[in-house]
Amino acid sequence: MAKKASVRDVRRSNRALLLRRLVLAGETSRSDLGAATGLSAATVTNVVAELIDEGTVNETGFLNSAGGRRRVLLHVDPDAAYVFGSDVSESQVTTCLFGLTLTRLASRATRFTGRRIDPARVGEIVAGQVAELLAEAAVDPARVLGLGLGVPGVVEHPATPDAVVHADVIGWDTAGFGWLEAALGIPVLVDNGAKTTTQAESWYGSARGAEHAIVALIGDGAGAGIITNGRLYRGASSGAGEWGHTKISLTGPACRCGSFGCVESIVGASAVLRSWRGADEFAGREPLGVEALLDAYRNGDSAAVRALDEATQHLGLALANLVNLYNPEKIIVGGWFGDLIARDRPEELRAAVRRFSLKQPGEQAVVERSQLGMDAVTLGAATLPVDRFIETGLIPSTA
Amino acid sequence: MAKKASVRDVRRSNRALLLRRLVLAGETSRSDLGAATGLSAATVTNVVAELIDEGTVNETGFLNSAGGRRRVLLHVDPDAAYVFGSDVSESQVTTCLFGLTLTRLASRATRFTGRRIDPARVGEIVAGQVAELLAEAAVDPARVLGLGLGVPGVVEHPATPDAVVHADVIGWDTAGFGWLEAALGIPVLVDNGAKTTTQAESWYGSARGAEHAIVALIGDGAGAGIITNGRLYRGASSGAGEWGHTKISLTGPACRCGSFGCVESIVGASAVLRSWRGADEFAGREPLGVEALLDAYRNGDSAAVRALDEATQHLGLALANLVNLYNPEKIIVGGWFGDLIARDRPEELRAAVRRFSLKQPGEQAVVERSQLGMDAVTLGAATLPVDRFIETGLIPSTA
DNA sequence: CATATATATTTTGGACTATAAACTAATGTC
DNA sequence: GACATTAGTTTATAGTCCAAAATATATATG
Repeated sequence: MAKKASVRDVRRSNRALLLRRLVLAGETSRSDLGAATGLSAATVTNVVAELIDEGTVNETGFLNSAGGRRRVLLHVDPDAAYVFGSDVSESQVTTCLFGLTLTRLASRATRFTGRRIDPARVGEIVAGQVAELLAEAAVDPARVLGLGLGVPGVVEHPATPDAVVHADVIGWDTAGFGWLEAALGIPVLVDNGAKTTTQAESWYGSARGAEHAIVALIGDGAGAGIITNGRLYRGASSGAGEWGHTKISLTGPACRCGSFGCVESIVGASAVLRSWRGADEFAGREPLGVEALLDAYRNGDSAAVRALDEATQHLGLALANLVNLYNPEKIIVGGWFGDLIARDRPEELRAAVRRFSLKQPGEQAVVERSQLGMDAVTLGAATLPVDRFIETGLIPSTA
Repeated sequence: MAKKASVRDVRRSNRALLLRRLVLAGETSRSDLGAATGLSAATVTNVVAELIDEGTVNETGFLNSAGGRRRVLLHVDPDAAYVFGSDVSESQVTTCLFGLTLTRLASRATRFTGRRIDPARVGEIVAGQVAELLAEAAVDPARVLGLGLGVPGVVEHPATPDAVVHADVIGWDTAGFGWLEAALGIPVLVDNGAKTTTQAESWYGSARGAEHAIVALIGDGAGAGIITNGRLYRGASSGAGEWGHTKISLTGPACRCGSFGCVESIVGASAVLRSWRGADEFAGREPLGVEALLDAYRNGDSAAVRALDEATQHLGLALANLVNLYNPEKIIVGGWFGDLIARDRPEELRAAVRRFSLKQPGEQAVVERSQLGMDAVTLGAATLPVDRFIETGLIPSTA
């Protein structure tokens, strides 16, 4: 149901509209803001004055005029607030410190020795990294907006600090990070890593400006994020968009999620390698295996050609299901394995998507390569607290 | 992107909130409205006064009190406006006249002799039915909000009068109904039949009150509608939610859409009958065939048991994909064949959905039978103009 | 039956909003 | 230097919700 609205909501919404544009555009002027948002010049003046008073925005010079008063340059003060973004993967935890404009200021990575790391240990590592980065950058903790955490697995209610994380794949059942928030003294927002990457692509990557887009990430596994009406789609309790474990085969191979026929178990790198060699020859060193596969493919090895052709067709089919269900303007293909397919066989992939989707949505969907690299997870995670700041306007110290 | 907001939007949004509740609740009071929406008593008084002035709402008596001033009964005047809803199927066109409260006042149905009816002919039939119903009910055409049209196939931009309809299945390529709007002199809103049914289930059926729900309709074919944040999900250009033609098999049987492995071609009634008998024995009279199948099943016929078991599993898998992607609170299963499965084998279906979906979203999704019958298409179609009236507040004569 | 109590609704006054229109500021052109 | 042009600010106004006070109308109770 829609919620009741009041005049205050109007201001919050328009302030968010302007601040979002200020953050994303980097540098603008009041008249640009008015033209871009449709708000009257008076309102722009009013809201911008508020943002300048707060210290969020600065006037930093003038734009040359071609007849008429010069426009005053506005930009978000990168030191007005700071934010952390963490990428928790199966073998490594990376945390970066960003300014309010989401420029990366510093970074820390910690690799694991064994597998099956538990949530508490991850929390400790992140807390340590945050402390180190704070010291290194000499940042006032009171100016930190929060920490965004991109994790593998399904995350319920990422807006709440004590989000419940289900990640059977790496052995977490239901882990919460509320204690981490208490320990760090800053807000912690948790979300699925594919979703944070999607957020990054939506703010700064190939999905920029798209109202309806899909970001499909294929590595060893497969995940996706869905942008709907310009925003990340999360469903009833945020566990939406779990494309990697939708089924595209009634009989297919077993998946590590316990089921079978999942997209991940058919188009993921290890699955494709297995179908090429018929055995788990490259277990644990899939990137090497994929290099070998691509070499063989380029040399015309018939098994390699068949394996890659099939992988492309199956990926196209799995993406076509998303096209039929979400009718996106754009599909961004990424992840280390997905990126290779999108780079080396873009036309085959496009054709496969069109082939398996309905005519109308299929023709409307543009398939593109991801623009952001592996850093997208931390960047996207960092957008979570920034997004909340933009929407609610909570000043760090009062958050 | 979010749009700019102004104080007027606040009123429009709150007015819509109250009017929607008035339409759906049937009968309420000002204090109920305040409690339900969170709006202050003053605002409720204010907005309700406006609605009464307009003639949309009436005061119709009092509610007995148990100490304190009596509540004044409010309800939407069913004769304040009228609306038509049409169901265009492959063999029949049905149009009903409704009051503003969506009570069915009169109805007309026209069957086709041959197959492949063209859009122009459908428009003519609908126009004739509308004229007859107007005369029969002696309704002032100026008080008609519009006509909602539920059609098979993909509909682009159903909000615009000249929506483009793609319905390969019944031989329409791109048909528009803008001319019908001109001919009738009332707004025409077109949408896919599964989507209008979903809207009906959301307003008056099993999905009532659910913020995130899926309505899956399985007859001879299969279609679905998706409710997200309390509203029907339509994607970039409305062609979203085409579940019936998502693929769940890499090799599966050919589908009438030209592809293969589609949900529709695996769990649709004719597909199941074919898998039971191994041939198209019941083509054109599938309902009879399904009766025979159910009889055989109850008598323990092993082929029938296997066919129905498989159909239930496959339907569960196809629904599980939606569960993973949309994380709904509820799944409503309907359509004449889907309803039989949901009626006769509810537990098997629930188990199959859980089995093929991820743990967290799978446990949250409740599987239920549809409550509305075949009339849901016309009812849902009629909600389209009513919904627009609620949101925009356009009076019929000025629309 | 007078009074107290309870609930529903309306009236009043205040706090906020956006915006149109008038106004000020600063630049380039002729 | 007069004028046109563009940017931004100030002012006046209309519209919004809401808290609080006022009013209306019930039941309960001695």
